[in-house]
Amino acid sequence: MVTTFALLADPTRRRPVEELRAGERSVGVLVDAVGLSQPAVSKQLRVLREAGLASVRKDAQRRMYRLDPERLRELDDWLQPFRAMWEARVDALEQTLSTMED
Amino acid sequence: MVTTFALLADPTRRRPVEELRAGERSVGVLVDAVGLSQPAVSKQLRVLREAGLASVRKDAQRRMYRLDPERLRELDDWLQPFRAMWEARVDALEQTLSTMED
DNA sequence: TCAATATATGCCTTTACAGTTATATGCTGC
DNA sequence: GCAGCATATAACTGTAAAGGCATATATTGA
Repeated sequence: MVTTFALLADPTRRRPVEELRAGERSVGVLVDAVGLSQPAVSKQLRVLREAGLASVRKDAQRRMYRLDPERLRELDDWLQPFRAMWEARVDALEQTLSTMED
Repeated sequence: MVTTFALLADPTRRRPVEELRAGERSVGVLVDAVGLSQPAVSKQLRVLREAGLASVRKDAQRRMYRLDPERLRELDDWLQPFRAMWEARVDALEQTLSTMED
Protein backbone atom coordinates (compact mmCIF):
# COMPACT_ATOMS: atom_id res chain seq x y z
CA MET A 1 0.00 0.00 0.00
CA VAL A 2 0.99 3.58 -0.55
CA THR A 3 2.44 5.41 2.41
CA THR A 4 0.89 8.66 3.54
CA PHE A 5 4.06 10.41 2.46
CA ALA A 6 3.86 9.11 -1.07
CA LEU A 7 0.17 9.94 -1.16
CA LEU A 8 0.81 13.60 -0.65
CA ALA A 9 3.87 13.78 -2.87
CA ASP A 10 1.71 14.14 -5.94
CA PRO A 11 0.12 17.59 -6.29
CA THR A 12 -2.77 16.02 -8.16
CA ARG A 13 -3.56 14.15 -4.99
CA ARG A 14 -2.68 16.93 -2.57
CA ARG A 15 -4.98 19.43 -4.22
CA PRO A 16 -8.16 17.43 -3.65
CA VAL A 17 -7.14 16.80 -0.07
CA GLU A 18 -6.79 20.51 0.51
CA GLU A 19 -10.10 21.08 -1.22
CA LEU A 20 -11.83 18.53 0.97
CA ARG A 21 -10.68 20.32 4.07
CA ALA A 22 -13.65 22.63 3.67
CA GLY A 23 -16.09 19.75 3.48
CA GLU A 24 -17.66 17.28 1.07
CA ARG A 25 -17.08 17.79 -2.61
CA SER A 26 -18.33 16.10 -5.74
CA VAL A 27 -15.91 14.73 -8.30
CA GLY A 28 -16.87 17.42 -10.78
CA VAL A 29 -15.96 20.18 -8.37
CA LEU A 30 -12.64 18.53 -7.62
CA VAL A 31 -11.92 18.19 -11.31
CA ASP A 32 -12.37 21.93 -11.72
CA ALA A 33 -10.15 22.60 -8.74
CA VAL A 34 -7.35 20.38 -9.98
CA GLY A 35 -7.56 21.31 -13.64
CA LEU A 36 -6.93 17.90 -15.11
CA SER A 37 -9.13 15.46 -17.00
CA GLN A 38 -11.93 13.81 -15.08
CA PRO A 39 -10.47 10.31 -15.45
CA ALA A 40 -7.15 11.49 -14.08
CA VAL A 41 -8.80 12.93 -11.01
CA SER A 42 -11.04 9.90 -10.50
CA LYS A 43 -7.97 7.73 -10.59
CA GLN A 44 -6.25 9.67 -7.85
CA LEU A 45 -9.41 9.79 -5.79
CA ARG A 46 -9.43 6.04 -5.94
CA VAL A 47 -5.92 5.97 -4.56
CA LEU A 48 -6.96 8.26 -1.74
CA ARG A 49 -9.94 6.03 -1.00
CA GLU A 50 -7.92 2.85 -0.97
CA ALA A 51 -5.39 4.45 1.32
CA GLY A 52 -8.16 5.37 3.74
CA LEU A 53 -7.71 9.08 3.33
CA ALA A 54 -11.12 9.71 1.81
CA SER A 55 -14.50 8.06 1.61
CA VAL A 56 -17.47 8.41 -0.69
CA ARG A 57 -21.18 8.88 -0.37
CA LYS A 58 -23.70 8.59 -3.17
CA ASP A 59 -25.88 11.54 -3.93
CA ALA A 60 -27.95 10.75 -7.04
CA GLN A 61 -25.47 10.55 -9.91
CA ARG A 62 -22.85 12.34 -7.88
CA ARG A 63 -20.23 10.85 -5.64
CA MET A 64 -19.52 13.08 -2.71
CA TYR A 65 -16.01 12.72 -1.35
CA ARG A 66 -15.19 13.37 2.25
CA LEU A 67 -11.80 13.63 3.91
CA ASP A 68 -10.70 11.05 6.47
CA PRO A 69 -7.96 12.89 8.32
CA GLU A 70 -6.90 10.07 10.60
CA ARG A 71 -4.14 8.93 8.30
CA LEU A 72 -2.66 12.39 8.29
CA ARG A 73 -1.93 11.78 11.91
CA GLU A 74 0.83 9.38 10.91
CA LEU A 75 2.52 12.30 9.29
CA ASP A 76 2.09 14.35 12.41
CA ASP A 77 3.49 11.58 14.54
CA TRP A 78 6.48 11.17 12.29
CA LEU A 79 7.10 14.87 12.46
CA GLN A 80 6.89 15.00 16.23
CA PRO A 81 10.53 14.27 17.12
CA PHE A 82 11.77 16.75 14.54
CA ARG A 83 9.58 19.47 15.91
CA ALA A 84 11.79 19.64 18.94
CA MET A 85 14.72 20.41 16.67
CA TRP A 86 13.44 23.59 15.15
CA GLU A 87 11.82 24.71 18.36
CA ALA A 88 15.21 24.42 19.98
CA ARG A 89 16.62 26.68 17.30
CA VAL A 90 13.89 29.25 17.82
CA ASP A 91 14.46 29.17 21.55
CA ALA A 92 18.15 29.74 21.06
CA LEU A 93 17.44 32.66 18.78
CA GLU A 94 15.04 34.23 21.23
CA GLN A 95 17.52 33.85 24.00
CA THR A 96 20.17 35.55 21.91
CA LEU A 97 17.83 38.41 21.18
CA SER A 98 16.83 38.89 24.77
CA THR A 99 20.49 38.88 25.74
CA MET A 100 21.13 41.59 23.21
CA GLU A 101 18.43 43.70 24.75
CA ASP A 102 20.26 43.78 28.07
CA MET B 1 12.55 21.66 -7.37
CA VAL B 2 11.29 18.75 -5.35
CA THR B 3 8.65 19.50 -2.78
CA THR B 4 9.21 18.48 0.80
CA PHE B 5 6.38 15.99 0.36
CA ALA B 6 8.02 14.29 -2.59
CA LEU B 7 11.31 14.26 -0.73
CA LEU B 8 9.93 12.13 2.04
CA ALA B 9 7.85 9.91 -0.20
CA ASP B 10 10.85 7.74 -0.94
CA PRO B 11 11.88 5.49 1.96
CA THR B 12 15.46 5.60 0.74
CA ARG B 13 15.40 9.29 1.45
CA ARG B 14 13.32 9.13 4.60
CA ARG B 15 15.60 6.65 6.29
CA PRO B 16 18.68 8.90 6.24
CA VAL B 17 16.58 11.78 7.50
CA GLU B 18 15.47 9.72 10.47
CA GLU B 19 19.03 8.61 11.01
CA LEU B 20 20.28 12.18 10.99
CA ARG B 21 17.85 13.10 13.73
CA ALA B 22 20.37 11.76 16.21
CA GLY B 23 23.16 13.91 14.82
CA GLU B 24 25.84 14.03 12.15
CA ARG B 25 26.48 10.86 10.19
CA SER B 26 29.01 9.89 7.55
CA VAL B 27 27.88 8.50 4.21
CA GLY B 28 29.19 5.07 5.09
CA VAL B 29 27.09 4.89 8.22
CA LEU B 30 24.02 5.98 6.28
CA VAL B 31 24.70 3.36 3.65
CA ASP B 32 24.67 0.69 6.33
CA ALA B 33 21.48 2.07 7.80
CA VAL B 34 19.66 2.15 4.50
CA GLY B 35 20.96 -1.12 3.15
CA LEU B 36 21.44 -0.08 -0.45
CA SER B 37 24.48 0.50 -2.59
CA GLN B 38 26.70 3.46 -1.79
CA PRO B 39 26.00 5.25 -5.07
CA ALA B 40 22.26 4.92 -4.53
CA VAL B 41 22.52 6.54 -1.12
CA SER B 42 24.90 9.25 -2.31
CA LYS B 43 22.42 10.11 -5.01
CA GLN B 44 19.60 10.58 -2.55
CA LEU B 45 21.79 12.54 -0.20
CA ARG B 46 22.45 14.89 -3.06
CA VAL B 47 18.74 15.37 -3.52
CA LEU B 48 18.37 16.13 0.17
CA ARG B 49 21.21 18.61 -0.02
CA GLU B 50 19.85 20.41 -3.05
CA ALA B 51 16.47 20.62 -1.40
CA GLY B 52 18.05 22.26 1.63
CA LEU B 53 17.17 19.45 3.97
CA ALA B 54 20.73 18.46 4.73
CA SER B 55 24.19 19.94 4.57
CA VAL B 56 27.68 18.50 4.50
CA ARG B 57 30.92 19.03 6.32
CA LYS B 58 34.25 17.58 5.33
CA ASP B 59 36.08 15.44 7.81
CA ALA B 60 39.20 14.02 6.16
CA GLN B 61 37.95 11.61 3.52
CA ARG B 62 34.53 11.50 5.10
CA ARG B 63 31.57 13.70 4.39
CA MET B 64 29.54 14.29 7.48
CA TYR B 65 25.88 14.96 6.80
CA ARG B 66 23.76 17.04 9.09
CA LEU B 67 20.02 17.55 9.08
CA ASP B 68 18.53 20.94 8.30
CA PRO B 69 15.07 20.64 9.78
CA GLU B 70 13.72 24.00 8.68
CA ARG B 71 12.17 22.62 5.53
CA LEU B 72 10.26 20.10 7.58
CA ARG B 73 8.42 23.03 8.97
CA GLU B 74 6.62 23.45 5.67
CA LEU B 75 5.15 20.04 6.26
CA ASP B 76 4.13 21.04 9.74
CA ASP B 77 2.53 24.22 8.46
CA TRP B 78 0.64 22.35 5.79
CA LEU B 79 -0.61 19.95 8.40
CA GLN B 80 -1.76 22.65 10.78
CA PRO B 81 -5.31 23.23 9.48
CA PHE B 82 -5.94 19.48 9.35
CA ARG B 83 -4.87 19.04 12.91
CA ALA B 84 -7.99 20.82 14.04
CA MET B 85 -10.03 18.15 12.27
CA TRP B 86 -8.84 15.15 14.17
CA GLU B 87 -8.67 17.04 17.43
CA ALA B 88 -12.35 17.85 16.95
CA ARG B 89 -13.05 14.16 16.57
CA VAL B 90 -11.16 13.27 19.68
CA ASP B 91 -13.01 15.96 21.61
CA ALA B 92 -16.32 14.60 20.41
CA LEU B 93 -15.34 11.12 21.47
CA GLU B 94 -14.28 12.26 24.90
CA GLN B 95 -17.50 14.11 25.34
CA THR B 96 -19.45 11.01 24.39
CA LEU B 97 -17.51 8.96 26.89
CA SER B 98 -17.99 11.42 29.70
CA THR B 99 -21.70 11.50 28.91
CA MET B 100 -21.81 7.73 29.18
CA GLU B 101 -20.26 7.89 32.59
CA ASP B 102 -23.19 9.88 33.93
C1' DT C 1 -37.18 1.98 -21.42
C1' DC C 2 -34.49 5.83 -23.11
C1' DA C 3 -31.71 9.98 -22.89
C1' DA C 4 -28.78 12.60 -20.15
C1' DT C 5 -25.58 13.32 -16.58
C1' DA C 6 -21.81 11.93 -13.44
C1' DT C 7 -18.21 8.98 -12.46
C1' DA C 8 -15.25 4.85 -13.00
C1' DT C 9 -12.35 1.75 -15.68
C1' DG C 10 -9.33 -0.15 -19.53
C1' DC C 11 -5.87 0.45 -22.48
C1' DC C 12 -1.99 2.79 -24.21
C1' DT C 13 2.00 5.90 -24.28
C1' DT C 14 5.43 8.51 -22.21
C1' DT C 15 8.15 10.19 -18.73
C1' DA C 16 10.56 10.20 -14.42
C1' DC C 17 13.34 8.17 -11.46
C1' DA C 18 15.46 4.59 -8.59
C1' DG C 19 19.03 1.33 -8.56
C1' DT C 20 23.20 -1.00 -10.43
C1' DT C 21 27.94 -1.26 -12.17
C1' DA C 22 31.96 0.98 -13.48
C1' DT C 23 34.71 4.79 -12.93
C1' DA C 24 36.21 9.41 -11.50
C1' DT C 25 37.37 12.60 -7.79
C1' DG C 26 39.11 13.98 -3.40
C1' DC C 27 41.69 13.50 0.78
C1' DT C 28 45.33 11.59 3.78
C1' DG C 29 49.45 9.31 5.57
C1' DC C 30 53.62 7.65 4.29
C1' DG D 1 53.79 11.41 -5.47
C1' DC D 2 51.55 7.14 -4.52
C1' DA D 3 48.49 3.72 -2.32
C1' DG D 4 44.28 3.36 -0.16
C1' DC D 5 40.03 4.68 1.59
C1' DA D 6 35.56 7.40 1.22
C1' DT D 7 32.41 9.52 -1.64
C1' DA D 8 30.61 11.37 -6.00
C1' DT D 9 29.35 11.02 -10.81
C1' DA D 10 28.26 8.84 -15.42
C1' DA D 11 25.88 5.86 -18.24
C1' DC D 12 22.50 2.53 -18.61
C1' DT D 13 18.31 -0.18 -17.60
C1' DG D 14 13.97 -1.41 -15.72
C1' DT D 15 9.84 -0.17 -13.76
C1' DA D 16 6.09 2.27 -11.96
C1' DA D 17 2.87 5.44 -12.45
C1' DA D 18 0.60 9.54 -14.39
C1' DG D 19 -2.16 11.35 -17.88
C1' DG D 20 -5.02 11.09 -22.07
C1' DC D 21 -8.79 9.08 -24.88
C1' DA D 22 -12.39 5.97 -25.44
C1' DT D 23 -15.75 3.50 -23.24
C1' DA D 24 -18.33 1.14 -19.53
C1' DT D 25 -21.26 1.67 -15.52
C1' DA D 26 -24.59 3.81 -12.58
C1' DT D 27 -28.31 6.87 -11.42
C1' DT D 28 -32.12 9.79 -12.40
C1' DG D 29 -36.15 11.93 -14.70
C1' DA D 30 -39.38 11.48 -18.13
